[in-house]
Amino acid sequence: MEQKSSLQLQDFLPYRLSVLSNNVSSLLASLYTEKFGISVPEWRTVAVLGEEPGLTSTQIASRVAMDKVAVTRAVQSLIEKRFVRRSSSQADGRVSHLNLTKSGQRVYDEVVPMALAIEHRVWGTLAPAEKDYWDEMLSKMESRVSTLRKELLEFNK
Amino acid sequence: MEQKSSLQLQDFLPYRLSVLSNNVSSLLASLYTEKFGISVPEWRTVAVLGEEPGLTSTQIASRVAMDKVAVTRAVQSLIEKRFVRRSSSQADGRVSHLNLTKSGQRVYDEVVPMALAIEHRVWGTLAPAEKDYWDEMLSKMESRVSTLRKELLEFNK
DNA sequence: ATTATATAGTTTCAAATGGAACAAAAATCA
DNA sequence: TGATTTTTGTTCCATTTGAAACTATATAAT
Repeated sequence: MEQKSSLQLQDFLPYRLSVLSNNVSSLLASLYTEKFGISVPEWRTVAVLGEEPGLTSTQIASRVAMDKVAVTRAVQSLIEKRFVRRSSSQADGRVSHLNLTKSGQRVYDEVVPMALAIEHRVWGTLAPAEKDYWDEMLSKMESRVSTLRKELLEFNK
Repeated sequence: MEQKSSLQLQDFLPYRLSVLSNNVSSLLASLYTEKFGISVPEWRTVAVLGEEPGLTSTQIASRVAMDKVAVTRAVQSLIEKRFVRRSSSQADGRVSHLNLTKSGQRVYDEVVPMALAIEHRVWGTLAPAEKDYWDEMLSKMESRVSTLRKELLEFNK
């Protein structure tokens, strides 16, 4: 099991991943920032609410890997832009449920196909079997990374 | 060629990529921020200078996918921390060449093996053939994304 | 019931980031 | 040579981000 001892950033997987991911993200972002003037966290919020209407801020945060401050801000801004509506829960006074407005729904309906089209252009070249394979590898890595994070946390206390 | 019409963020490749990449990056960052108090752009600068001493700011920027402002700031801060030394070029008065100091070199020498170890723990699970496959896909995607960006730029002017 | 603890969400302040304008030196060109 | 344009790198300003403190409500414990 040979281990390299120098680090060519261009070949270093975390670095390549980061560059690729940033490029993909900014490509996607250009779709919705230009047309609807929303940011990445705002788009993510719209995307989750499009799938699961009525979520609370905390639920959004957990589904979307954003912290609660980011969600607060995204939601506030989406409400100002009239893409999201909030209705306070009568069951729990701390909480409010969030929903897309008509125009918010329109954002969702227009952006989703474009986003999927980009996904398709980037990954669609893969044959279905390859695609499954890729998915599996990605999952593997996700879980390894989260294991590593836990180990490191454990180690540092 | 079926096309989905809804968007489960959790299955959406750009999103998964972004989460994975952020997790990997923050895992790596925890290595060097704690020990040496440097940021991600600072680490990247150290990494490139470790491989190619004497680069100028612009050269660093081009190798590392950072803009020149980010490089300026990273370099300034690294100089304050005595990890980098600048020597102005006598050939070109605008330019200065950057090098790691002794302690900068120490940062490099200590972080590289840890970074490679993490890379290895995350990707090392893949059999060599899988690894090659992954590399190839990654390259494919990189080039697809950059093609798409160009198209979009072209289209928008 | 009263106190303590936990959870949801917001605000505040400091640091990081991005873009435009800028100064200085170099290269181009008339 | 002198004028114009490019290139390099920095500074300035506005926006974004992150962490911690804080408010309000709910839950648990005694």
